[in-house]
Amino acid sequence: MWWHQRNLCFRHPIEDYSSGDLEKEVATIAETDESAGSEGVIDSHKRREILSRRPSYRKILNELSSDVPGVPKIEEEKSGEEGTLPHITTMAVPTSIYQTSTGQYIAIAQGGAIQISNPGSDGVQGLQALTMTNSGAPPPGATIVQYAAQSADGTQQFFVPGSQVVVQDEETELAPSHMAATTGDMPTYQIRAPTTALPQGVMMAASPGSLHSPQQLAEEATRKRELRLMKNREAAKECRRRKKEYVKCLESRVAVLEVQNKKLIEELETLKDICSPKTD
DNA sequence: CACGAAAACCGTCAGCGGTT
DNA sequence: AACCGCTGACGGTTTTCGTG
Repeated sequence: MWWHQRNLCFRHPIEDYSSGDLEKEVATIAETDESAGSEGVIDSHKRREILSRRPSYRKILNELSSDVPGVPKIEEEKSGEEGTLPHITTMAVPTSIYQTSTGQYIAIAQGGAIQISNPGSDGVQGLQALTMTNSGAPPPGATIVQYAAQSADGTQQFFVPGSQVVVQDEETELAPSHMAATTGDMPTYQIRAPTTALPQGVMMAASPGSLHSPQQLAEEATRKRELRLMKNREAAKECRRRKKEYVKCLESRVAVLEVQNKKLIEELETLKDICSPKTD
């Protein structure tokens, strides 16, 4: 049922409301209803073919957005692996570039300088300061990485070279993310050599060396799986976000159509009165 | 306030279509 | 064929809300 409606919506983008072309819109709606009614005629194979072509929410919403002014479009994702990192153009040649779970890019220059850039922001504004300390409390071999989390949830995951992992400190990890955001507490991360079991969401960067032993192969398989799960996790989040946006868009359209329907009914009644005056 | 139901959210898996 | 992204389905967890 859901896909049925979705496909209808996709195949029959309703015209621009701002044009005020009500006749066109009503015709479109009528056409939609008609096609819905004739669906029973389609043989099962064809129907399955149609229903299986599931346009993404981004496509659907962009269709709607192009018709309805004021509805923001979902930007087309640039293929992240295209190699050109946005907003990192004038820095020293980095030795490593990593991407966080929230899409930010972290570049570690040869001098140890670290830059974070947001793909969604413009130019230098996307860069965030990041401080590193190696002295004091941290356990041997650990590097404290602190930065001001920009995202609301404040959770970040890093890729770090040299078979190291980034682990969020327990204090900030356990505290509710919104508290950290509102109190200004900076989440603290440690770069460590991986222990036996990786915490959820923490990935180990693959060293580009060759993998020989069964243990290494198993680790590689595990790493690939973790990477796939992480990507799918993010994809699921994004998919749900689009779906919610899509549903909101539909709801707003329902509200608009109800108002217009009401106006049309009133207009029809007025015309009826004009065309058939009382004979009394 | 305690409790249970409902709603919302999340991670994972499976399957599909598109791309290389 | 392998890989990848998208999304429905499922089950678990968390949050919200109504009731006693």
